[in-house]
Amino acid sequence: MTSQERRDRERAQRRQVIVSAARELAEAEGWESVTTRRLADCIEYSQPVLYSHFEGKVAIVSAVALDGFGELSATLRNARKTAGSPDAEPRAVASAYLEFARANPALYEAMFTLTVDLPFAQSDAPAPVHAGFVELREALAPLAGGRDLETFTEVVWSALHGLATLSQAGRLRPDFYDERLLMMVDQLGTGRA
Amino acid sequence: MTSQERRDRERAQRRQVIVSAARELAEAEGWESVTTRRLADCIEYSQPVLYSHFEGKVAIVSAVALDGFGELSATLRNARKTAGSPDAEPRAVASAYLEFARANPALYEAMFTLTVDLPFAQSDAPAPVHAGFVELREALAPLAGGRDLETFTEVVWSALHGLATLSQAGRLRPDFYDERLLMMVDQLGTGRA
DNA sequence: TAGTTCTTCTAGCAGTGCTAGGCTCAGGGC
DNA sequence: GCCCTGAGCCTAGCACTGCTAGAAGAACTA
Repeated sequence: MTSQERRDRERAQRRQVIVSAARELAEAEGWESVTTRRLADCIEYSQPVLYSHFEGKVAIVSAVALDGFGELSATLRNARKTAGSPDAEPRAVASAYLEFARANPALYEAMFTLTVDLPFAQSDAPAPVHAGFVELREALAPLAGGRDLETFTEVVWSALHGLATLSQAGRLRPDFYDERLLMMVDQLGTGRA
Repeated sequence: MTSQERRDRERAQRRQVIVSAARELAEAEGWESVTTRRLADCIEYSQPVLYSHFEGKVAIVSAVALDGFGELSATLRNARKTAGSPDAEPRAVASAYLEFARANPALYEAMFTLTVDLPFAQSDAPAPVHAGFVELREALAPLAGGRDLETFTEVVWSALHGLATLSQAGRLRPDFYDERLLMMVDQLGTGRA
């Protein structure tokens, strides 16, 4: 083991420490509390160290978001695999999606609301970003009927995203969370050509 | 006309000038360009004048958002009234909603994404905020069937909001805007008990 | 040991939202 | 006419933000 390898490993570790600290701080106190000075305090280094790992603050948020996409796709995949029957998959995946957003509001915000420099076009999207979409599409395939599956997935994803964000922002009646999920999933089942 | 009345009128006018300037600047260059200094330049007064009209920057954004809710409900109402038949109303209103978001991205952002200090609970929401929801509900009533209309409206609104925001963020295929709208409206028509 | 390179910190920049204090001037009482 | 009062406004500055230049230190190489 050369000393270069050791340093590379330590650098990689510290990079992850920064990302974790940013995420924890955001989840605990909101993204407005995630400043470069606070972050530097958390990792017990000075501010400029952050800039030797990331191009800027946006890049740090993007790294958190990328982690989030990885976790989301794993969550959806797990929900789909343990659903039991194919008919149960859409409900399970939709529920898992909303639960993920509810359990990790700051993470979800980094992924979808904050300015982030991740590419999202089909061609150049990072693997984890696309993987979540694929999971959703697989789960929805049985319901698509004659409709275009890609478009169908985009529409359902939009509906889930809308429910997640409006719910988080307190603009939907809090007590009717389950009713909305149920109604949405029911609605999906009725359209299959 | 007393001089007090004149001053009150001038104050009210200037308040509106501030709100309009904020909106125009945001629509032209994005909300990140709307700083108190830029805004003060636009209205040709010094910064502190802003604070004699508004409690802070958030209050200015909130005023823009409130205007937006008024315009959105008027837009939806107009779409509903000119739809022709009741069956055509859902499509017309959904289309008008998405078109509003597309035509006024910064305004829509102020209404739904930025931090804003407007109350949204049923009881204390300002009239224009609730009015838009009511318009949507009226248009959707024929499609609700046996389902709870309030919940149904929340779900459809969420779907529209998700389409608007994900589309704006460039996370949906740009060329399939109309297909998604059409598919969503079709989907709504199939569920009426 | 001497020299080089790589890492880290201190200090400071320009910009942010917001505010304290003083200046200017219109309006009213003598 | 004068002076006083008070409202309206601006200059200057606070504490914060993201970010960076340049010095100081540590670690590795020869």
